[in-house]
Amino acid sequence: MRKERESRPAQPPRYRQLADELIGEIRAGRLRIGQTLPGELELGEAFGVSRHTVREALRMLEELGLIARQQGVGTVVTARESTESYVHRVRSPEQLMQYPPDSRLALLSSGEVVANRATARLLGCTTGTRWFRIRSIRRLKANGAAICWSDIYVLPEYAGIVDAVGRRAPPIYELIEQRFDERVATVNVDLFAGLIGEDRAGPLGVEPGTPSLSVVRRYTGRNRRVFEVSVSEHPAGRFTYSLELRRGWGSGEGWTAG
Amino acid sequence: MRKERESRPAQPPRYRQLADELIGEIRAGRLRIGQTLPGELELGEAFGVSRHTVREALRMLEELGLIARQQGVGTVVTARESTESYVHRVRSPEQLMQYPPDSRLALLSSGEVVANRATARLLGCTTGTRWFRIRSIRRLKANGAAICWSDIYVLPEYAGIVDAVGRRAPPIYELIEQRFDERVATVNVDLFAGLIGEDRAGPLGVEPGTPSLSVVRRYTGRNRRVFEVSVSEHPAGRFTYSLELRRGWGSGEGWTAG
DNA sequence: ACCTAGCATTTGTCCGGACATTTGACCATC
DNA sequence: GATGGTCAAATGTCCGGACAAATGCTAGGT
Repeated sequence: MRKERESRPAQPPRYRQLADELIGEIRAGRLRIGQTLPGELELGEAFGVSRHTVREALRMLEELGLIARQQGVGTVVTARESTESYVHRVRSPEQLMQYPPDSRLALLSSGEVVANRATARLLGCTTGTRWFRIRSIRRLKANGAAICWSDIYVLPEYAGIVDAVGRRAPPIYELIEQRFDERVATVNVDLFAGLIGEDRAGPLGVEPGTPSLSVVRRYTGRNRRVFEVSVSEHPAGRFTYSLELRRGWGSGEGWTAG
Repeated sequence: MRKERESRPAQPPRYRQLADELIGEIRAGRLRIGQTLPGELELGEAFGVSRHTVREALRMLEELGLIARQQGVGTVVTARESTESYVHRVRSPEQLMQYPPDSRLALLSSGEVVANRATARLLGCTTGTRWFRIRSIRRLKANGAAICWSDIYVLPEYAGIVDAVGRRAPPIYELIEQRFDERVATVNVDLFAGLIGEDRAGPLGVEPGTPSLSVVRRYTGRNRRVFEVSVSEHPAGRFTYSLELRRGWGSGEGWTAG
C-alpha cells in the first residue's frame, strides 16, 4: 500500500528529504568518515520509505562525494563536506595553449640534448636526462609578429614526430598520441615572469631585456610519466593567458589543484 | 515475468547496453540535436526492457550531457558528443591566488579613484567608472620579502571592508561575501608579462625595470556584475602561478574556458 | 480572436518484489 | 597458519505497477 503523502505544495521529494537528513548527520559528525551506514533495508525501515527511495537518496550523496557504495560491502562515509569548488575546463590541451587560430609554428632547429642543472629544474627531471628538443617560433599569419618562442622537449623515443612539426600539423602532444601508445592524462602549467635574452630577441623582434611571460607545460601520460614538456616565452604585450573559473560542486575525489 | 538473461560473464547491464545503443544513434546522427526521443514507455517496448531500465540508461546520457529530460515535455538530444575535457579545480578563490600561507597582506593606502583610459582597459570597465582602490603589498612573514604589489578595486558601496583589510583577515572577496549580499560566481584570470615601474621598485625591493608576472582577477557575482578586480604584480623569481588539469568528462553545458 | 478548461502525453516519484553479484566472516581441514 | 568452502549480508540490476506533476494541444465558449 502506498503511503499517503501530505498534499503540501513545494515539499521536496522523500528521497531528497532523506538525503538532506543523512547529509546533516554527516556534517554534524554523528556519521563519521570511515563509518558504514546502515544497510538500505535498515534505512528504509528507519525512515519509513522504500528501498528505491533510499537508493535515490544515497545516489545523491554519492554524487556529492560524501559516500562510497560497494556491492557486498556497504555504504561508507568518505567526506564530511561536499567540496564546493571553482572549475576551469578546456576541451583539449590545445585549447589550453590559447594561441590564436591564425598563428603558425615555425621550426627553428631540433636535436637531442642532455638536461643540465638549470634545464633539469625547469623540466622537472634529473640532471643528465636525455630529451629531444624542438625549437620553434610561433607567429601571427597576418603580420608575421612573433608571439612566442617555444622549446619543446619530448622523450627521445618520440623524436620521429619532428617530421610532421611546423606544417599544418596538430600540436605535438597530439602527434604523439596518434603515433604512439600515449595519452595525455594530466597537464601541469607553470607561469612566471621571465626576460628575453639576447639570443632570442632578434628572432622575436624585440629588444633584449624585454619582459616575458614564461609558460611551462608538462604533459603526463596515463603511466604517470612526463612525455613532453614545452617551455614558451611570450614577449610582453603580445600574449595574455586567460582562464575563467565558475562555481560548482566537486565530488571530493582529490580534484583539487596541484 | 522476468526476462531470462543470458548467463554470459562480463556482459554489461541492460541499462548500459541501451545507453550505448542510444549514444551510437546520437553519434551517428540518426538522433539529431533538438530531436525528441521516443517516450520512456515506447523505448521500453522497442528494446524489450522495463521503464526502470530505460530511465537508468537515460540517466547515463543525461550525465554525459547528451540529452535533457523535462517532465511533461520529453527527452531532447542536446549534444552529439559528450565533451571530453581537462579540468582545473580549486576549492575557493583564495586557493586560486596560490599565495603561501605564511605571507601577509600589508595595506599601503586606500581611496576612491576614477578609472582613466588605461585603468578602464585593465579593469574591463568604462572610463570614468568610480572604484574604491586598496593598495597593498604581500610579504613573506619569514624574511619580509615582498612577493607582490596588489591594487584591489572594489565597488564603492563595499568600501567599508577596508577596515578589516591587512590584519589576520580573510581575502577581500570573502569579506564582501560576509558583509553584503554578494557571492562569487565566476573568476576571470588574466596573466601577462609586466615590468616593475620606478614607483613600486623600492617597496618591492627590486630594481626598476625588473620583469614581473601580472595577474588580473575579476570577481563576478551572481548578478553578472563585477564587484572586485585585483591587479597584482609579482617580481620575477618570486612567484610562479601553477595549475594542473586532469582529463575528465564534461556535461557539455558550455563549461569551456572563457 | 482570445481565453479557459479538459485531456492526453510525458517524465518524476514511490512502492513492493525478486534475483544477481560481490564481499567478508566463519568454520573445517590440512 | 594457510586454504577452501559455505553462508549471510549488502548492493546492483531489473521487473511491474501506480500515482503525481508538468507540459502542450485541442475544443468550446465568449
